[in-house]
Amino acid sequence: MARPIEFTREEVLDKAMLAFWDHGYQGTSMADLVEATDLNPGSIYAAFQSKQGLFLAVLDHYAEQGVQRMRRSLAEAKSPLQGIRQYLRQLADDVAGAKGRGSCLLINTVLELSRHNATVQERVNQHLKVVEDLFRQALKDAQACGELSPAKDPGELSAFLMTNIWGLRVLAGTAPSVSRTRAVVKQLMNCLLAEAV
Amino acid sequence: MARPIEFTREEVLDKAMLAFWDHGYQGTSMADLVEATDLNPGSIYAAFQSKQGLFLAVLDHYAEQGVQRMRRSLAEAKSPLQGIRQYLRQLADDVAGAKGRGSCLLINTVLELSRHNATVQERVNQHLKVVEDLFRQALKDAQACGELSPAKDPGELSAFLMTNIWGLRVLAGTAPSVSRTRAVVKQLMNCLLAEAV
DNA sequence: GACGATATTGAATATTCATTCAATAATAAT
DNA sequence: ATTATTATTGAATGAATATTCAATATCGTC
Repeated sequence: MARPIEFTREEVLDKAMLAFWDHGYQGTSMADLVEATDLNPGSIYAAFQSKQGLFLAVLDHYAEQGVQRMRRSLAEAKSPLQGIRQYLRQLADDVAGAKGRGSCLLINTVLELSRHNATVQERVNQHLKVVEDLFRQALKDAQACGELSPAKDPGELSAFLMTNIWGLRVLAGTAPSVSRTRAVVKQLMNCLLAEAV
Repeated sequence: MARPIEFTREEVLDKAMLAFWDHGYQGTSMADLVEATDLNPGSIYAAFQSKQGLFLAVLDHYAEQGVQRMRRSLAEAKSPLQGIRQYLRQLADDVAGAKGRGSCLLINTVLELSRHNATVQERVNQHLKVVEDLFRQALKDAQACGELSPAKDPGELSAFLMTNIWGLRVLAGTAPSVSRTRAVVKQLMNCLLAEAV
């Protein structure tokens, strides 16, 4: 009955994601997006309403991918704490290996425009909360199977983990060494296991 | 012999700093800077060559202020570790109290444009290194006076501290509670004191 | 008070920006 | 074939962008 859409939403989101990831929201012009996606302005506006609309869709797409990777890491590991360690190790290597993409789109977004754009802020916080909840659940599981001291507070520890992940992502922007990122993870895991003082 | 300059460099840098801090490099237009500084475009260009030139001067100004505050915290405290604790406490409250300014200009800059601007990246890294060196020295002092276990590695711990500070700054962008930021600091200080596992 | 030297002014410049829209194209149903 | 419906095209729009520059102002010195 009507002309069919010629692109797949997923592919377009992937391409736009890389553009936004590299140059930020404000640093990515509509012309950049046109080039990255191989769509014309009109098509982009028809599909996503606006530059911000596309960006929000990209944020969702990005977060979805990240959460899937995380669930996989946690599921594959032999124990909850091993899962967290494995996830952090992978993150540490990503951050250090960073051919300019060790940073995180969500975090870039928090610092670039969360403060002045409630819509974006809410969306980002929502995605970050999912990750934190996964950590907290893993920590509770770790306590349940005796891997983590019951004296520890899973809520505090998951907040601490999030803080460190964000810090590592910032670190990525300073082009760090593997030894440095690994050292951070080592200290962090040590915290999870150490006795409280 | 010539017409004297009518503004004080420091005041202009302060005003421009707030503008860049709030809206980022790309988000701050020359028109914004003209309004913020009460200078005309010509005067800004005469004094700072370009928008980037002004930004670099602002980065130096910002870093200088931050380092001074940090030195003061460390000097006023009764012991090196107390100094670090006090600095972190203050940071935690800043971050939580954040009327939109709990973030850090240097970190915002790392994520916004460090990757694509070598000049800016080098400058920022240079400033961040000063802070890290102050931490490392304080940790060494702590070891010297028996406050910190000699088994600990000051280099690794200072890197860990930096990561957490960056994470806290990101946290500021999500409008966090004091209890949350305090919890992070608590965990972090615990790490410094805990026995290695 | 004229002059050399530098600062300030603010309109002008040429880009670049996000967005729109009329024209055209592709499909399914009639 | 014709039609109804929606997608694509890509030039056009007006606003915002960083930067420049000729005109003007202000100082110390002669």
